[in-house]
Amino acid sequence: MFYTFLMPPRPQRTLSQDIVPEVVSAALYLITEEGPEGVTVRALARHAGVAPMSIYNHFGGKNGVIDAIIVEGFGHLALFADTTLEDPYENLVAGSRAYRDFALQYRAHYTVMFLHRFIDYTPSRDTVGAAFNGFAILAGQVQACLDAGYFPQRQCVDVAQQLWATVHGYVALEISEINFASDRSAVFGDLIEGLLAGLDRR
Amino acid sequence: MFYTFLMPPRPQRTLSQDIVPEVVSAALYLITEEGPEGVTVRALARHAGVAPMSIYNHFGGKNGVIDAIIVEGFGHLALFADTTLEDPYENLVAGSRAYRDFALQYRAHYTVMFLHRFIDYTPSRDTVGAAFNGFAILAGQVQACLDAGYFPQRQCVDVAQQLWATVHGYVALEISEINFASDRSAVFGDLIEGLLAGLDRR
DNA sequence: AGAAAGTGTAGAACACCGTTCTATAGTTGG
DNA sequence: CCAACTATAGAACGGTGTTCTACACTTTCT
Repeated sequence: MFYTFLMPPRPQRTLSQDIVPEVVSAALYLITEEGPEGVTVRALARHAGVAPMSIYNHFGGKNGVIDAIIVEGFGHLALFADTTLEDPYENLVAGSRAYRDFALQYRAHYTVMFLHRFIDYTPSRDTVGAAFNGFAILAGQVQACLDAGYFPQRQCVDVAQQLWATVHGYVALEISEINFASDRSAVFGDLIEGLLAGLDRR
Repeated sequence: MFYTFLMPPRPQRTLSQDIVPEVVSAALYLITEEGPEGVTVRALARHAGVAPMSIYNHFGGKNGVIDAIIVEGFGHLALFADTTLEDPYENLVAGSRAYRDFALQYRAHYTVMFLHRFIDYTPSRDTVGAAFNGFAILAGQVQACLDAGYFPQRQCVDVAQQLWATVHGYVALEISEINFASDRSAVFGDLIEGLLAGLDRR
């Protein structure tokens, strides 16, 4: 009764505005430590210090947490990969390196975005929009190259698909620890420059 | 008592030698129809017409079924990708196309092998051996190119990793229905030829 | 032919999962 | 200070992988 002002400031139940970031943070922790299958509603609630019901009140269920992570991931990816170098060709190389940097730095996000399929998960409208925005950034960088005369006789969407597939494939195997390259970063750079040079041959 | 010889030949319980192929077949069906998460011990037993306990008696559990599919998949992949054209460069192109053909034709196998991680699954000794054998085939084809003077200044393992990453990335996005290319097969061929030409530039 | 050994089956049980529902208790705004 | 809101605890439902037990069918040996 007397020393109430010395009590910890945290109330007996989590504040509403703290629940969403706490749960997302817990999800990323669980993915990193136990893999995507470690993300369960009960484990999320336990690690976030909230009640399981909060997952449903604030996210509409487990898949809502997945959606939040994917949208957040595409936000980070856009910040990384939307490079603005003058030379469009060098910009494409820089963007590819930035994509890999994002994937390695935000492995949990990248896993949820591209490497793991959760049960009964179907992306929300926001998630689809964020994904299309990401592909649009890549397509814009490729189009700038086409406008500058690179990649003759090729369509923008095809080159974008080829580059994305290559970068994703390398990163996917790297994150899955299936990589035997002598120098992972150098071999990646060599791969991108080799691919772009090959697609630009005339 | 009298017409016993007219009874259906199938005994009341599944013959031992039929259980393994029946269960593997049921697993591939479930992956194709319902995705990897549709593979449950009870569903496997139901579709294979066996008792759930048979999964444990013959495979040691659900992960044993996964192992069997992966080993079978690497066997098929070896048959596809171990091409033997005279020109080592053209052989690498043919092998890459065969890899994609395998992935598209055996989507369930490919999904289990490279696209989905099952809970608590760790590959058996046989599975690891089959995987290394697969990478060895690719490395051998690359080495033949190096011996013939292709890909100067490059290491065999690096080129193999680059080519595998590219092929896997394209196929992974294609199977995941994330492919915007105008002509999927042609764009894939163009990708491989472009990459190899780029890695071979001097 | 008949008994013994081997093995596939059925079913219950355990702890876990996502999800829904209820009643309670803490927080906040009028 | 009371009413509206909302986070919480807990039970409940049908699923999951896995283990165990009792039983019935096959096969094999004598």
